[in-house]
Amino acid sequence: MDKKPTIKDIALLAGVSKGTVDRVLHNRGKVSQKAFESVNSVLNEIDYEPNLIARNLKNNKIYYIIVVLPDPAFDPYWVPSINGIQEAIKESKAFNLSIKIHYFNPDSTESFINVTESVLTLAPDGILLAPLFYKEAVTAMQKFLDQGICVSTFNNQILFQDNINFVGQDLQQSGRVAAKLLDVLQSKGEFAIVHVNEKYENSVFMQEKEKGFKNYFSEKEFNDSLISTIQLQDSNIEMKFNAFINQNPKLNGVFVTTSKAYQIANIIIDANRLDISIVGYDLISENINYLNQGVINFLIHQNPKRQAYLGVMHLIEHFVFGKKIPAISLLPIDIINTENARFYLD
Amino acid sequence: MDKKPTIKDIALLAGVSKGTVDRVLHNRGKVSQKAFESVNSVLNEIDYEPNLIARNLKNNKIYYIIVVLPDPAFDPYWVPSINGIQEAIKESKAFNLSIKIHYFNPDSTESFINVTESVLTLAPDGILLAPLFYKEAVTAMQKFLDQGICVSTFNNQILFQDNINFVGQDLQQSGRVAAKLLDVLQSKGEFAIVHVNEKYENSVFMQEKEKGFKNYFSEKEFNDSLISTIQLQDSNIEMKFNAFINQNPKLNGVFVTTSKAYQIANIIIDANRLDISIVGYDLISENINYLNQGVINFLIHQNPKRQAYLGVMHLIEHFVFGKKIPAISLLPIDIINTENARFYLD
DNA sequence: TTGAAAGCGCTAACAC
DNA sequence: GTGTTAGCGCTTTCAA
Repeated sequence: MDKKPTIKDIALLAGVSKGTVDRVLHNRGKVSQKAFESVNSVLNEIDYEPNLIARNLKNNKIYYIIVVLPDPAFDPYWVPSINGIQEAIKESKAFNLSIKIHYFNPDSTESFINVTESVLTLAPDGILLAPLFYKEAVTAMQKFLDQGICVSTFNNQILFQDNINFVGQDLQQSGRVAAKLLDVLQSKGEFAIVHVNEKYENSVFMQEKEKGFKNYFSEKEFNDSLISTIQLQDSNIEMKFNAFINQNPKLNGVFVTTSKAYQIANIIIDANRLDISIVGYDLISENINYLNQGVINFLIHQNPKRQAYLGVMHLIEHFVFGKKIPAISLLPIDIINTENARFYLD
Repeated sequence: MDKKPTIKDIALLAGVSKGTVDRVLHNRGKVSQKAFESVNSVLNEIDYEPNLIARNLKNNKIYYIIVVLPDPAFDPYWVPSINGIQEAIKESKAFNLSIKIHYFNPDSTESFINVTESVLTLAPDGILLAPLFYKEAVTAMQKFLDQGICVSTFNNQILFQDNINFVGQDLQQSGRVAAKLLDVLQSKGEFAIVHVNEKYENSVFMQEKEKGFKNYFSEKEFNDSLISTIQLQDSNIEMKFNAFINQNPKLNGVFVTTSKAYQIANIIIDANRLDISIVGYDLISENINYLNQGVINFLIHQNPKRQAYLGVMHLIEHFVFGKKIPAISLLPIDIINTENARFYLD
């Protein structure tokens, strides 16, 4: 036989009807011992794979999926995420799906709460969430789960319950990647970890990166690096960081844990301290500019597009094909320099 | 309306039958002016997307796809490619597809010719080919095309005809990536480009990498690097490269254009010249070992798994859904160090 | 407990 | 030219 076996074939071989085969396959019961055995013996002989597509044909339920993420107007980092979602939508337009995006203001926990609350009232089948604020996200997710809504997360992991899926990066490891890069750039290092705009008080992800960065050096043989940590806000960034580099004339490496490496680059240029290497995050255009100018040495790509794409895709495949969503999908930590950047750009 | 419109809906709205709608949608002719206009006006009102899956349900033709690539027994580089193909097979088992892999010996053009000839006699619907040998690949591809077989290529690009699709990397650019990496590792550089086992006389891909590498430095401001090129064979590698580093005491960077960086690393360790940085290709275990030991500084990942995966997937989607195969899919040039390697491993 | 039949969206064969 | 019909693989309903 050249074609894949179908329930029709099985029914024929087992001497029962398609309906009975279906009942056996799905353990729906109401099958006589004899029929059950006869079907099973056929199933053991051949290797049957149900045609997921035909199964879905019948299913004319519309699945509602809502994606909740920061408004890119506040932070361009999220633009690729939206493209990823749109790509997923395009690829699965053959199915009966309604996928909508809801934005919140990444600077406001209130906005996050409002948006999640209003999404809750829409009672979708599934939600993909960028859980920026730890406490608020836990509260929201609990409510979603109580309503029987399937929740997936991306961007940053919330350790909360086993049944929450996550797509993103290992943040601690990405701190180690940054450390290794600065380590090869500056054999003898005096480094600073810079957190810019850590206004999300609940967030832990910058701390994770910091931890990985420090671990790398503390585990290193013959380690003689000096590492300091500095917190900056939009309002004081120039003044405070300028003061810092003046006080640390031997500083030769900076690890910026957010997308704001370009702001640091700016200050370093003005201070004429181009001897300082910078490793930062994210391929936003300001960063790419300074990367090309050689002020930023490496960027780490968090692949927000693929994160969002995979996040929705998992939900879609779960609803449409009944696939299990992987508990955790860790994306690679991409290292970017001037020469390979363009391949990662949207 | 909450559901996507179907031809049935269109037929209803246009006051014709499903058959007529189908004829209009596919320009099959035999439609009266009136019916044509009526259907088209409906189509303009709503946005109809055919359900590709339902379309395919009907199609019970089996598509035969053959993948032709080097036997991994000769070169472990190809192991991930095979996994990529297997993954594609697994994901599309719902369709009537027969996908088989045929191996050739990457050290023998004869073997390549034999395998492509025998594949030709099997008259598959599509072929995915790793065209290692330029001349022989052109000959084979011409024959495939003459027989109406759909040909896609991966790994290395053969500039031959417009209708040949390619999945892989921009090799010249990957040479530039390597150059940039050595450039930051050694501010003042005396570099060697090492081609190991360039026995594929027809192959151009090592030359491409070399070109990119050299271009990077020649375009660089204040360039004072010295670059030499050296060709090695398995038989003479140790002797010849040892002699080379002895003659070049100031050599401080090596770019290995194949997977054989570990062999160079070996020699460099024995010669006690750990001051020399190495950038090479591919995440095979020997290379990863030396990467972790700090002898190899960076590896460039060519993502053979994804190359093969996408190559077959394009063919599958072409046959099953009638999608157009993108002429060229350039994968990112991944930079690998000790800290991010594990995310790229199979 | 079981088989028969209808139907998901689309295509193709066949009458009229 | 055009409508009808059967059928792809599977699920679900209904009658037996």
